[in-house]
Amino acid sequence: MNDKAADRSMSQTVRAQLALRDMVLSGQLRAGERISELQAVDITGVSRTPVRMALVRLEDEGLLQAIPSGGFMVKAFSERDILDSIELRGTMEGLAARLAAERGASVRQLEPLKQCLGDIDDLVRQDPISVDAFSAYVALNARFHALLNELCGSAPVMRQIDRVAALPFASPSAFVMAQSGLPEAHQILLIAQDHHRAVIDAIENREGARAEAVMREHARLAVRNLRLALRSRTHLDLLPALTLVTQAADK
Amino acid sequence: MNDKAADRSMSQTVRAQLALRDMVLSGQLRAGERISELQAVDITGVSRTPVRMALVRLEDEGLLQAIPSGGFMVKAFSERDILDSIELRGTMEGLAARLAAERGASVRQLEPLKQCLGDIDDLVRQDPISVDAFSAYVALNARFHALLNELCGSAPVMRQIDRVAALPFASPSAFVMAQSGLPEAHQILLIAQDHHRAVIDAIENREGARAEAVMREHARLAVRNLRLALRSRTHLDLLPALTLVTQAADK
DNA sequence: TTGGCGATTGATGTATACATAAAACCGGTC
DNA sequence: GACCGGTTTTATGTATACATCAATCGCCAA
Repeated sequence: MNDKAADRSMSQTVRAQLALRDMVLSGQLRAGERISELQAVDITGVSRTPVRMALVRLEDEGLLQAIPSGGFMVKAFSERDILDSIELRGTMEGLAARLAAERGASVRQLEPLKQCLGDIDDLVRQDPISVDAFSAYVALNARFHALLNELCGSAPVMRQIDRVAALPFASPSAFVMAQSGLPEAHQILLIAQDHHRAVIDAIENREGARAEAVMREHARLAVRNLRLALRSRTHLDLLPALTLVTQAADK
Repeated sequence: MNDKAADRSMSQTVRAQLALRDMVLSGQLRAGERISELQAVDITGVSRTPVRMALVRLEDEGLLQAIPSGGFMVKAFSERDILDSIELRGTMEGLAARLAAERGASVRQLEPLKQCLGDIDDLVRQDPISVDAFSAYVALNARFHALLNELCGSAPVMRQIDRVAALPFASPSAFVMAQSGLPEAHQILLIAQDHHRAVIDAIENREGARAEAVMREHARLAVRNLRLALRSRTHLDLLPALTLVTQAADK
């Protein structure tokens, strides 16, 4: 897709990683399918060494699964795997928020977070929210979560959060776009933003348990988004990595 | 150390990984120190390709840190990083336990866990606990935690738990051996075992919140173990990866 | 002495040839 | 027709040569 400027400046490894990831997420490589290195070479146009590196990285991300005898296959996810991954993210973001609250956050640290909060407010205030506004929300939401996670000041915690959120359906705003056309969409965004406000309030007041609970419930909005999008069956193409979901999870 | 049988059957990549990991954990490679691929080739005796693979894997484990311009260095941990990693494990084991409780565990699933519980009981019952018994406890404890985590039935959750527990000081029984000689040791083991009993009871009765809370507190015993071992300064050599801990965490 | 700039060194990134092991295939036999 | 053994194929594992980029060192000038 975006091969123009990218192909020139990036390393072969990254290029291969992006190309393969795209093919996995778009379903061109199906769940359970084996990806041989040679095949990946054909796809990406780079040699085996960076291809191999890219495959290892993608296994790390959670998109591929190592085959015991060697090589990789596209990982298959059950519907519950997705829900569990969301719950996992909520749990870890909850931990980060609790730590931030317990340890205290300075005004200086909270300032950019409140700024971001205000920016999102401006977005969700408009009554019919445009598609562009949904896109902008996704970006601002990602920023808000990143800033929030930083607040705990713990590198190990942040690292783990990043690792679960690397899964395409576990990221903070994974299913926002998919339900953007639905009537419930605006209301859900308002609720999500209220969670944002609540967690900052909790952190300011050093209410660890509350901060944690808010973030857990916040993540569960993603579950609601997913269910809505699946039921209405509109914009199913906007759902990330749907092709990776199999009926029977064959691990 | 165990180069005899190992060197023959394993792949070069695994061999390099083990050798480098040993050198990091034993402090022969110090925190913050860069490990060049050529240097690693000299150390391990294998060529650059498997060395490179091993370095990537070790970064994954969390022992190494990628340098933006390329290459790797030994990661430095602050004391709080260690405490946070333990809290992280507790939080995720808590999640697993809660899910197990909420979803219910069959008698068939609980049976091996209770068997393991009984085995540990037999160990901690003896009054002066021998050093061998401490070693046996470490093994049984690892098994108990593994079985417990399986109970949630969620591959993503189990995967993440394994990833945090891969850190040498975040594993379930990281600091058990280090405090084995102290007078408080026996008592702590009894408490830990009571946690084990409590979490199974909670899961059987579908008490999700209780199961979660127990596992969180259970992990904090590791913090106590660590503090005890540090204060008494006996068996400091049994503390894993102490050389990776720096006064000022320079990330 | 210090600051900047160019050459040299040494690092990683990449491609590819070779070694080896797994898997597929095919023929024969029971 | 199904199973078993050997052969062929195809996969990954490994080593190494080459390309490229960053960093360092040393020299020169201000």
